[in-house]
Amino acid sequence: MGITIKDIATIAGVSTSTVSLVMSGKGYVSNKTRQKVQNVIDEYNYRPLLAARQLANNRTGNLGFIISDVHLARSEAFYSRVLHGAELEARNYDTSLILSSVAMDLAIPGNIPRFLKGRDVDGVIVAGSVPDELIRYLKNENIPLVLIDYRVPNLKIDTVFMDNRSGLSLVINHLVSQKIKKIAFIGGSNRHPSIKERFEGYQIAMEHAGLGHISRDEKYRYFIESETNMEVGIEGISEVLKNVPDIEAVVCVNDTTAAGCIQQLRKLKKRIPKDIAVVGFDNNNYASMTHPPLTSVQVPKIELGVEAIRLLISRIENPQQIHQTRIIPVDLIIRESSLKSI
Amino acid sequence: MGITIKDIATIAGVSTSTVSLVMSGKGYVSNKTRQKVQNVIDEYNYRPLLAARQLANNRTGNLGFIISDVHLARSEAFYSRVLHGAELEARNYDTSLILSSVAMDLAIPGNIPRFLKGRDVDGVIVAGSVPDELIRYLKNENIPLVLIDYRVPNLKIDTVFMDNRSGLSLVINHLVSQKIKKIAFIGGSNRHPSIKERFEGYQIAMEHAGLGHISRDEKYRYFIESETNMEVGIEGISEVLKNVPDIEAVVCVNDTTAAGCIQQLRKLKKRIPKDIAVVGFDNNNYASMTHPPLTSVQVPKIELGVEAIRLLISRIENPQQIHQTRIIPVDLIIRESSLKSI
DNA sequence: CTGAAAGCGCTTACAG
DNA sequence: CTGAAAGCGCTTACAG
Repeated sequence: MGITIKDIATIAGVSTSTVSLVMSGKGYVSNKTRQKVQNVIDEYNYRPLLAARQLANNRTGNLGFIISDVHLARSEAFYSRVLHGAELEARNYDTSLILSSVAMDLAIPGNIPRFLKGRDVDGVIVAGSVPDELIRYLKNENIPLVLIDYRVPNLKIDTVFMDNRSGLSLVINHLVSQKIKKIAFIGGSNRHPSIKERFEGYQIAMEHAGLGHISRDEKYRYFIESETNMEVGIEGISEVLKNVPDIEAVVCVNDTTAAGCIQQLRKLKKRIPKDIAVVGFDNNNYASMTHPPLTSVQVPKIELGVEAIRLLISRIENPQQIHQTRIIPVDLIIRESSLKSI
Repeated sequence: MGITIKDIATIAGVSTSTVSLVMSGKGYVSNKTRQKVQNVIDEYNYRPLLAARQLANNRTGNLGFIISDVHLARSEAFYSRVLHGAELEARNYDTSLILSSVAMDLAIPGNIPRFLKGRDVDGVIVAGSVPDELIRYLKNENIPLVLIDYRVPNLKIDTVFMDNRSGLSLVINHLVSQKIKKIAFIGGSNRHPSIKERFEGYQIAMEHAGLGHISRDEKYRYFIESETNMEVGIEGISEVLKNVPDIEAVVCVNDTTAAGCIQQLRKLKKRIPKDIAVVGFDNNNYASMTHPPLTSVQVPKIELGVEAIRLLISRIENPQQIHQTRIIPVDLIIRESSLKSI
């Protein structure tokens, strides 16, 4: 079942070694022989069986893509775009992407993805937060590894991030340029590095604009230790309004939080942006569907995936290279929710 | 590098055959030997190399998941949830999911996914529409195949669908029960079977409710030959209003179209649902974020993926079984956009 | 109940 | 420049 290298060799009247050399382009094969063999390959549309090649090469040509099931189940299409980018780029390296979602409470090593148990991948990408224990396991097992939008303290691992700090700088500058000064920040769990960086970006930009230093326990800041969701936005804006009734703008750690915030502000009959401007982060699919449409920081999600694959491939090819962090630039997409002039 | 079955055999003082038999649970092995071997396996945490097993078994344990890049890039998280369901269920069969997106204009067989060229999967799931030529290719190559939410005329293939007709029946009944009678339908390309079925469901339900037969060119019906997107909703509702100014409700072929519809109605200062009720289909992530929140038919996306894997596995295990279509039931989620009583 | 041996379809030193 | 042979790490008739 299925044509093999042996068949091709027989038909072309050469040995399997020669066929193999022709396919790989390695070694010396006379032009004449090469042509002859190539013709047979083309005629029969022969493709080597990956399983056999994998065994002989001690290389699978597969890359694992691990994501927590919470992230994959999330309403935003954020990580599915990152995945898409990874898949597109994996193809450019003649590589396949094997997907596995993991539970946040998975047993290690009992419940690790099948492709790890069976050593069926050459490297692994982890998108977003997963149990730190899993990352430590991967690191220990010496599996080439790239993290996207996540980090484990004290562990040197190749990582791809979006430029969170610059994103917040763009946001604050945009607001300040409209003479807005009282700017709140609504955030989520500080455990996640991007959320932390976004708050830091906010702090830095506020200071830079001469609006003083906003500490973590400042009343302008609402911060909750949970997954970011609409509720965080709803509670956050309520809390902030209680403390600072004349707040002029609120920056949310991401679009989901901002959507909750907008919903709550509408309920409170606040006008957006006239009374309060709202800004999100991620520029997710529904940013343009909120009412009013949401100003947000555009994160190039495809690029995050693409860059992660590139970094992973280079790590596989050069295991000794120094660990690096690649930062993907972001843009501010200005929509109605933050344009006071409207 | 990596512990092999030979190592285990040597350590346990048996042959590799015996180790293999213990692992697979096939054949007879004395309890004593089995224990002895199992202990060594556990102690060394030995896992067989998948590539070797694949070669020996002529079975890869991989399943391919193919989706068009347009679908994967789409704003809704629809197919990424289907994918998630497939991944979860694949695991239950000790199987890995290899993902590949394909362009709608891909060259066949030149540009087919790597896992097809290398015969690296035991079967394939195709989610949503892809080039019909690709499906014919898969069928010709005799690769076990399951389609989700798609169909090719005159081709017998296992398929998983959501219950589109019942969905529309739920919608129409819900509207009719509120004494709404003038109900328009806004749709997309008839090429897609689900869209076709939804319109048919609408026709049937309208007739059933005594509201007459609505033909394809009826003024109540706006139908456009393109991908469904917000523009279809925007243009659709404008067109319908031109023809039937006193329209009471509009049923959209999916939530994206409905979102466009809502946006346009707001622009026209129509009150939703007071002047016009709006209903979508899919119950996508942003259905609850539109203003007002959108009534929609909930499609169990995870289940679509789960059921597709089950069907595929049973096809792989029993290649001769009759081709079947499995229909996943749907629910109506009633929100503000269609509740006249509010 | 267990082991020796062949085979799965490739690749790659090695000889010539 | 090309071929014979060994090897990758498994599984599975087959013998005993």
